[in-house]
Amino acid sequence: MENRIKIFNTLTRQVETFVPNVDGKVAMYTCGPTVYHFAHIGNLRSYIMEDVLEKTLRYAGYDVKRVMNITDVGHLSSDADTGEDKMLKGAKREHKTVMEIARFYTDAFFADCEKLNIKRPDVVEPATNCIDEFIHMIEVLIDKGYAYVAGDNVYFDTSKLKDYYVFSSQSEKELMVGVRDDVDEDTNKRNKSDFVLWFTKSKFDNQELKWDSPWGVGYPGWHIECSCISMKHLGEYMDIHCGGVDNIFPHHTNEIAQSESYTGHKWCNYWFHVHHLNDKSGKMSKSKGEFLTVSLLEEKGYNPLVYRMFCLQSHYRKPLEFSYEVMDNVAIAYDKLLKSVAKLKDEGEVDEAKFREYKDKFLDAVGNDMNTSMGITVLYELLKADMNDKTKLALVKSFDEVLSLDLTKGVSEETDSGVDAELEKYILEKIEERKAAKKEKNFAKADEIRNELLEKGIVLEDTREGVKWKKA
RNA sequence: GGCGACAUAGCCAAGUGGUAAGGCAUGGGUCUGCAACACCCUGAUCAUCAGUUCAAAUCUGAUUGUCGCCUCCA
Repeated sequence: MENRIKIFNTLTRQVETFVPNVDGKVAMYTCGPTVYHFAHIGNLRSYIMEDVLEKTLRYAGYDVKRVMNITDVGHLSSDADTGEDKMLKGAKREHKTVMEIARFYTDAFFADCEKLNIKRPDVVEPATNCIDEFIHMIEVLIDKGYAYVAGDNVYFDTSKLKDYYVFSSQSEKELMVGVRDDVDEDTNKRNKSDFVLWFTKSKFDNQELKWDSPWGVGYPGWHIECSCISMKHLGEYMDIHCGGVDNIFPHHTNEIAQSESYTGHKWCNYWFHVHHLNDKSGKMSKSKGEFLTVSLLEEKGYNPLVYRMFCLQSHYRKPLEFSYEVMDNVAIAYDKLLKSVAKLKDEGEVDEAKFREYKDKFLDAVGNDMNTSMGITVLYELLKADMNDKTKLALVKSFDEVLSLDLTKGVSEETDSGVDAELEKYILEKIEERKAAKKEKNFAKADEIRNELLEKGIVLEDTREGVKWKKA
């Protein structure tokens, strides 16, 4: 098939035409969440943009298989956390195990994704399901001479590679060890950039999850899981690997080191990295500033899809600054968008030529390194364009396969406004009463009725189609 | 200290060599008893400096600013 999708490849640092290993098929992998806490909306930005990438590929006609890991092993029982982890503490108080915590936050993660219309990947695999695979890969790496045992841990020897720093022109000499306060230098390592494949000596004494291994009871290093899980489901050749920019080094760098040493050949051709969501003070994090979750946005009255649109209006390779001011902007824009879609009449015949023309236009926008902002512009153009409603509606539905903003849902939900039948009956009576008053030009009474309803939290609007009401 | 990204109107943002899309807000108007809705009109020479070119927001160099990564944070 024709390859017309372009994406920025971190490996080459340029926008390239995407060509999969197998024509028409895409093997795609996403670094999933570490499930020790709720995801904040910055985490979710990555998943939204990766979702758009997946859907764009499908929209272009590719058969996509997407795999995601769930990191449910690692630092779960660390007490070094900053004390912000109230849910974990709460769970501990309730005598929950780490696995229960993992399950809870895995579910919470996918619940958030659902609210944001993020499709669940075809395969979701928790790390703790694949311990045997990890051990096997580590054994092979030791056999091949890429790994060594020191101080009861297994390390990957980065000096065995010609080009360890595949993503940048960094050098080991310039690497600073322990830039972060909470990281100590590990004296077992032969090279500064070596990393752990298997721990038996943890700095977290109370590590709850442990497995038997040829090197003693312990647990896997962080990077091994993505290599193994992706190969388990996608084989030794992959097309696209996604994640947040902070994963570039060391996580993805190490994944490549292990995977390619293990297989002996090139592993993944395209690396897709989403930039961070910032707040005024910089990178959003769980321990700093307001802990912004999807639920919090909902509490503040925002439809989660407004946040999705907020992300789509920007570009994934640009840092994006979150603010309620912009959210308010987008909320209004989203509302107007839904309204103008709702006005479209589902009548007539779809104009196939126009349909194809705009579908192409949209794909060219979104397929050009995920220019989602341009995609939304095509949507606006479409709504203003000279064509019948049926065609417009068909196109809006089509675009929404990628945008996933529930653009056509708003139409039918108009009637369900969340008030009980009794109140609704009362409102309808009042509207009739007001109508009569207006007919008699008794505007004082009409306004009085409107104010009365307003006090009950009901807003009246006189539209061209008649009186409409909604909850304030 | 090293590596990297980004810098366009009040805000979000497109643009990858030929004289600045779109959205929200603002202001003006049409409509309607008023309000709201809807619709129409309304705005920037692109961080700074220098260079390449007939021509630069778009290429090159320097400067400034913001942000990120440098071992488990998307």
